Amino acid sequence: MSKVATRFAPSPTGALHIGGVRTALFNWLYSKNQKGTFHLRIEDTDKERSKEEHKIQIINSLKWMGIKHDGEEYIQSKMIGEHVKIAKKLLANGDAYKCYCSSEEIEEQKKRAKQKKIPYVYNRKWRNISDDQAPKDIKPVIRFKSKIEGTSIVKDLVQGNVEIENNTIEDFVILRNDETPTYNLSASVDDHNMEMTHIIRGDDHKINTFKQIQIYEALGWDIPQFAHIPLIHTIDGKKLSKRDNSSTLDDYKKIGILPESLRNYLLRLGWSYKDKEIFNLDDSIKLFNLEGIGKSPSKLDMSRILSMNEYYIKNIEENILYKKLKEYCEVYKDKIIEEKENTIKSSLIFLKNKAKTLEDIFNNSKYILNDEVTFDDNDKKLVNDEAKKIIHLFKEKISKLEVFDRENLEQIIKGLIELNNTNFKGIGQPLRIMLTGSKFGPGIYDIILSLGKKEVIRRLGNIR
RNA sequence: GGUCCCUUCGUCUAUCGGUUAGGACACAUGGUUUUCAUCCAUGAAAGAGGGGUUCGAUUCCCCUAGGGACCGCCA
Repeated sequence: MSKVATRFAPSPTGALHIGGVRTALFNWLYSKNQKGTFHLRIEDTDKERSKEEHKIQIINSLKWMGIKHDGEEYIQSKMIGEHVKIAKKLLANGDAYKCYCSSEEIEEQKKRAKQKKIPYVYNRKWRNISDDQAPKDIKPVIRFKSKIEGTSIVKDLVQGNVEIENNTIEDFVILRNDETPTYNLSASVDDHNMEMTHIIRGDDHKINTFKQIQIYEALGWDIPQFAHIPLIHTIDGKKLSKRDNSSTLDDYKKIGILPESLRNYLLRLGWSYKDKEIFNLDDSIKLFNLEGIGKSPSKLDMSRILSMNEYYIKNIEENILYKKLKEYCEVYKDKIIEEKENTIKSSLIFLKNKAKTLEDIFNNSKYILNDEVTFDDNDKKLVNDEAKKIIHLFKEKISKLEVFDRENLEQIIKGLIELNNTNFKGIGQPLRIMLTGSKFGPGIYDIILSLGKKEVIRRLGNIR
């Protein structure tokens, strides 16, 4: 048995969405699990719609997810010559034929079929007409001579045996009248040339498999194994499309989702291993298999992505988390200035505990990042005269502090609570508002300590 | 319309003929707490429907219903 080789073959006609990313992930994981190789093929033969920007987006998306392909990117458009050659060979061998129907004629047939509500299948008109009867003014397409009788079975590694009546597969076009190959031909030839052993792809390609296998058979090639994974649906059960919100990786990146959480989430979407939920990279590679893939489509659930992200934010090493936060802020928010770096870094331990995303951490850090506190009018009202008096006392007490630590602060606050016959909220809330401009936020001691004595006194100076 | 596929808590799923149908997210309640959270505990929540096969079906088979994919000289 030859070494496992898988591939991901997107077409750069649009941004790669999360469903495609999952397909890539499954292919990559499977190949790594089997100690094989994983390849990237860019199917850019649709010149009209293929865009360089999409290709870049696809490559960057995979890179961000940590999905690395072995070898060079395989650019399909460079191989068109090969595809044409094979089409000609199929023609010469009698496995394909020239069809002289005009596109108008085909359109007409389709329209009629639709009106009569009968299924349209190309009528194989030119399958048995010899070439010398061909009209001179029409450039032919080449169609594959598809099986007419009997049934075909694909042993799908996910779907099981899939059986179909051969006559429902039409004589599909393999070479257009402009001499360019079509998808099923190109994909088959490339997969063969790239020596793919396993084709793991979306369910939407299932019917194509029957066409592609016939090409393999006609050429006497080894047929790879197929695994068709169910598609991802939106939360309301519809097919995920490029127009959907939150469908490209960038949609997740910009709210501060970590690639490892998305990877873990995507892995568990339509695949499972016992009751295990958290899979680090090593686990993923070690445990991934095709048997664990379910047969039914699954829905995208944002709250699960968020919760997975929360887990990774809390469990990832802080240095790494800081690095990620820094990069994130630089791209999507404001750059963290150098003099704030250490404060943020050392505050991460409590900042991250209130966060589901990097964006949350950024928001929680705002009181450190911005020296000027901005107040909400309603919040400001909470700092009444009584509170001002206490804050003033607090300020005086801490200015005299020699050791500015939690223990001493606790003593001071405890004392003030007693002295003023109030509770913790009576002093904690106005303090928090004065220092951060918000009623919510990290613990008050964390805020005070992270800001430092000088800055706390400065901010409390705003009191009037 | 034709072909193919799918169907367990709201969601992702476990179960490979015998379970009080398990876990996770979300949700609810309670506790801890210094606000918001975290954390901990508890709770509610599922085999689409109908037939078979079997001593016994969520599990195997059939039908119905619902959902999805494909039906391009796109990929």
